[in-house]
Amino acid sequence: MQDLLFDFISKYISLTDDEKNAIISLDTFRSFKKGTTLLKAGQKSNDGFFVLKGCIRTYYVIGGEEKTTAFYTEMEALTPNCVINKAPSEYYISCVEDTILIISNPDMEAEMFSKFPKFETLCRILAEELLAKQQVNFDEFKTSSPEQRYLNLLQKRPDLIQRAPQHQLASYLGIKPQSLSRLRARILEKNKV
Amino acid sequence: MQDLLFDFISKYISLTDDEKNAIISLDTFRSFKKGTTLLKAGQKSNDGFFVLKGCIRTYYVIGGEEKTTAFYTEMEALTPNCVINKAPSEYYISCVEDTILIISNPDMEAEMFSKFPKFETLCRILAEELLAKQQVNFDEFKTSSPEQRYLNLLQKRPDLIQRAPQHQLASYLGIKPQSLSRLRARILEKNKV
DNA sequence: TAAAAACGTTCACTTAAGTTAAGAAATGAC
DNA sequence: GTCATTTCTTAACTTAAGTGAACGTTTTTA
Repeated sequence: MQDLLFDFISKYISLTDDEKNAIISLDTFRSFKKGTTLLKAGQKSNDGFFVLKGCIRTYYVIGGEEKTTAFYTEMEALTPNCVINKAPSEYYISCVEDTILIISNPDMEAEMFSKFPKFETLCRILAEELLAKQQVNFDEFKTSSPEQRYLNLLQKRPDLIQRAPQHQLASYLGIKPQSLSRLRARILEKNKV
Repeated sequence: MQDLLFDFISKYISLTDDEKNAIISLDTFRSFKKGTTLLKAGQKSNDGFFVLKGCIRTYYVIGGEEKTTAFYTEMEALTPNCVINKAPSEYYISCVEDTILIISNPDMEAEMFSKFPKFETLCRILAEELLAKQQVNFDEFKTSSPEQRYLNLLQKRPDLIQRAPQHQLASYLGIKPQSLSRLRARILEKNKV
């Protein structure tokens, strides 16, 4: 399990055995059952999440309805808004599948950064990279129709369509579950002819 | 002009006079006329932009049409995707108004980071904060209708509606210019009754 | 394992965005 | 200042998403 993490990190910086041991000794690998809620809207928390295995999602409850807006799978990190701005969370976080996470917090990070400045560089690079990726993602969302967004998802994250239920995917695509059903039927119809 | 920058930075970290001078001596303050193109799609560049005064936008050209997806105004930073992933840019960047920018590049940053590690901390914090903000932004976009998005923009960035032309705002809201016109007329009609 | 809840699909209807086109208004170039 | 271009608005029509409801299926859970 840890090897997955170190393979991932090695794409960005190289770690000494000392540094690897420092990470392991933090002892923050945790397992959760599918459906577990990691954070509720309105709560404050300092926990950041890094997905080693499985899938978690963020969702809002608006007018009594769940609106899933993001999924995080293997080697993806989520630092909840409430950790950054020290305000109550606007959204829920829960496990789509049985999931293994690394859970971090700012104090822990600060200690690691001062002991191994390299980690701060890693975090900076990861944050910058994510920011750029996410901007392009958002751009694609804005400039395409629901149907194009679905086809795009099918290309880019085909696993998600298997792993997450339709109604969660629908709000992730910015539409209603019924519209996703219809849209898929429409695509099948087109390909048939 | 520099005071604006230092006031902004002081919200995150405190700088010594030495550090402030180091920034000034980088001598990267640049002025541009409205309409100036800073980066073209397909080009490679290492320039990052920080807006001191004015407004810049990113836009794609899709099927011959400009699709504006983001605006950056005072104290906002844009590191183009192509700087991060060393690939040709997917979008254009140009000035919506006469604009004063700080232009950075990775080599310059690396030098500053090694001389003053504090700057890397600043950049990490800024990137993390932006990432969290942007996620919430995207979430709001996904969970609301074009009309709600327009009303939301009116609340959160009223200046943008004055500063940018309608057709750029339209694609920023994920709709066509005609739809934005209609939607605004609809809102006026509602408030009249 | 049986009942209840949640989920996915389909349908008919409503609403709003996309499209095409035309004309008025604003802006920029000369 | 005038002409040309771009921008904004309006309108009629098309297309697709939202809505409310029904129904079969799957998943929970008691």
